[in-house]
Amino acid sequence: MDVTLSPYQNTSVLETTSFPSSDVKIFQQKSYLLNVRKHRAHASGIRCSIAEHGLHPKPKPKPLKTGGYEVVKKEPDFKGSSSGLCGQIEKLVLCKRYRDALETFEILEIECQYDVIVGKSTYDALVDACISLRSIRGVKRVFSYMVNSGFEPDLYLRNRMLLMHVKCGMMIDARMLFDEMPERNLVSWNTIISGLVDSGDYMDAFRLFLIMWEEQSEASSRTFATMMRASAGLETIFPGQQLHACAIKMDVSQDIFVSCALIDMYSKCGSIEDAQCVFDVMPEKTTVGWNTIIAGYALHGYSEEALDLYYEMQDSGVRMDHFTFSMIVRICTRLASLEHAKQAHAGLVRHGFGLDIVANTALVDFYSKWGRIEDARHVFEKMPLKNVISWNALIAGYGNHGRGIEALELFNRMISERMTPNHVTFLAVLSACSYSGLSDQGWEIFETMGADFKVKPRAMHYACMIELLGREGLLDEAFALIRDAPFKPTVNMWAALLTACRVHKNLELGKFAAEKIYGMEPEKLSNYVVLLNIYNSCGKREEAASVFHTLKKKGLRMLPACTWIDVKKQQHMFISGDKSKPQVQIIRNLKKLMSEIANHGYVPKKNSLLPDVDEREEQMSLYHSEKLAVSYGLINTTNSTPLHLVQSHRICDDCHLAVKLMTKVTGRVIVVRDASRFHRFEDGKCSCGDYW
DNA sequence: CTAGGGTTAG
Repeated sequence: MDVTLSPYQNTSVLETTSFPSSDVKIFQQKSYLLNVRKHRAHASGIRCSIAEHGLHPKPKPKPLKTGGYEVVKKEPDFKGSSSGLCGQIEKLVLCKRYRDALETFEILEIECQYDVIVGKSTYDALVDACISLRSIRGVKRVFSYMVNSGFEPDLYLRNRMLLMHVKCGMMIDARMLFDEMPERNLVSWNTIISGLVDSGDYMDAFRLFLIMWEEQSEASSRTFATMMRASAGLETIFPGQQLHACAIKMDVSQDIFVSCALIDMYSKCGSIEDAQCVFDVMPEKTTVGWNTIIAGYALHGYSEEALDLYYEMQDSGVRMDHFTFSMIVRICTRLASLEHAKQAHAGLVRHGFGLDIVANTALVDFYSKWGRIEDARHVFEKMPLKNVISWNALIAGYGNHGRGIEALELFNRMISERMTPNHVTFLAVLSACSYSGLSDQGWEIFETMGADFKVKPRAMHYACMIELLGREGLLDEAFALIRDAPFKPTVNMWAALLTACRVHKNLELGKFAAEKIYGMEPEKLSNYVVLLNIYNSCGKREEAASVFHTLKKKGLRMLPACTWIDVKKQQHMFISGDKSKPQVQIIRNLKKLMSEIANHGYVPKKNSLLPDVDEREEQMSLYHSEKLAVSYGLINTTNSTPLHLVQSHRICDDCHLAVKLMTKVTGRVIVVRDASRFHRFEDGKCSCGDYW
C-alpha cells in the first residue's frame, strides 16, 4: 500500500502523546470559548463586528526611542574637568555603543568620584546600556553610584532601575527595590511580574498579580500578556482560562500582544483547539500571531498541519521572520523533508536572516540529522556568531555519523575558542566517543568533566557510559555503573543496559533490565512488547501470558510498525506485513534485491532477540515496512538520490543487514531515523557501527 | 511626559 500522508496520520506513533485528546475536556473548553465569544460580542457589539471584517483599527505604533535624552537643564556635570562625560554617555547609547558608554561611565566614576551629579537622562541611558549587555557588574556600579551620590530618583527612574535589575536576572535585588519603593504604579507591577515570569517563578508571579489586582484593582493589556506567559509556564489550563475571562472583561483580549500570548498559553497548556479559536478571531493576523499558532501545532506533534499553515501564511502576504524559518526548519527535521527544508533555507537567506543564529543552528541540526554532515559543517562555518547550542548541534552530528575523532576535535576547538561547554555538550561528546569506540577518551572526559568544567555528570551521561561499556561487551561493568551511580537509576540507564544485553545476547541480565523499565513506565506500550519477547525467548510461558493479559486489560493495542519515506516531495507510508495489490512491483523489486545481496554474503537473520515490535509470523521479515519503503524509494528515484526514512520502531537485525548490503549493490546512501537512533548506510556500512 | 507586553534552535 502506498498512501499519501493524510493529516494526523504521521503523528500517531512517532510523536509524543503528552496531550491525550480527551474528548470531554476539549468539548468543555470549546463551549467555554463559545461563551467567551458571546460575552465579548455582547460587551462591545459594534467594535466586534468591525473587527471581524478586518477593519479593526491598527494598534498605535510604538513611539521611537530616539530623542528624550537631552541633558537635564538644572543638573549638568558641574566640575569643569569632567563636563561632557554625561553627554558623551548618552550619545554613545544612542549609537548603540553600549560597551563604550559603560567604559566612559567607569572613567567618570573613578576620576570624579561622586562629585559629578549624574542627571536623570544619563541614568536612563546607562540603564539601556546595562540591559543590552546583560551586565550585572554594570548594574551594580550604576546603581551604587546613584545611591552614593545621593541622587533621589523619581518614580520613573525607580521603575527604570527596577527594569535594569529584572532584565539582568538580578531578581533578589529587584524584589528589594520593589518592596522599598515609596510609591508604585502599574509599570512597577508589570516590570516585577515580568521578571518573575522570566526567571520561571510562575507561582510568585500569580501571587503578585493577585495582590495587585486586589490592592490597585487595575491591570493593562501588558499585564495580561505577561500573565499569559506565566500561565503557559504552569502548563495548566485553568488559570489561563480565568485570566482570559478577566482580559475580556477588561476589554483587552483583542490586543495584539494579548492575543499572541493567549495562543501560546492555550497551546502550551494542551488545547490547540482553543489556540486556533483565538487565532481565528485575531483582528489582525501579525507575523508573531502566525508564528505562535505554527509553533503550537508543531508542539502538539501536528507537523504536517504546521507546514500547511506556513504556506498559508506565505500566501496571506504577511512578512515572515527569523522565528518563522527557525521553526519551519525544525518541523522539517521531524518530517525528514529535505525539499521543504531546502526551500526554507533559501527563504531564510532571501529574507535577509541568513546570519540568524537560531535559524542557522536549526539548519545545522537538520543537515546533520539527515545524513548531510558536510552541509551542516558548511552552514556552521559560515555563521558569524555561534553559541553553545550551535556547537552542540554539530558535535552531536559528527557523533551520530560515527565520526568521533572529528567530534572530539570540534570539542577541543570549542574550548580553545573560549566557548563554555554545558551538559548537552558532554552528552554529545560522550555519545560520540561511545558510537566510535573511543572508550579511553570517553572515560577521561566523563571523569574530569565535573572538576574541569563544573558540569556534574547526570543520568544521561551515565547512560552514555553504560552504552560505551555495553558496546565492548562489558555488561557487568555497565551494571556496576548503574548500581553505584550517586542517584536513583533512570529508565534511560536501564534501557542502555538492555540494548547491550540484546546485542550481546545476555538474556538473564536483559530480563532484569526489562523488568526494571516495565516497573518504572507501566503505561508505555513498547515496554510490554520488550518484556513479552524476552519472556518468550527465555521460554517463560507463564510470565509472558501474564504480561499479555495485563496489556489486554489496560486496553493497550499493538501498533503495526510503520515507515515513512519522502519521494518527490511526497511522503509515503508503509505498514509492516502489508501484502495488498499495489505492492506487487515493490515486492518483485525487493525479491530481486534480496537475491543480489545474497551474493554479497546476506544470510537472513532470525528474529532478533528483543525486537520492539511483535512478530508472530516467521517469514514476515520480507514485508517489514523499512524494506518495502527502501524498495519503493529505489524504484521511484534516480540513481544518485539518497533515501530518507523515518520509522516508528527500532530497525531489526535483518533489515539492518539487508539495507547495509543494498547500499553496497546500488551505490545509494540510505538514511534511517528509527525509534532509537539515526543510521546512515553507505557502501555496505552503517554509521551506528552495528550497535543500536 | 517618559517606562512595562507576545513567537524560534541543541
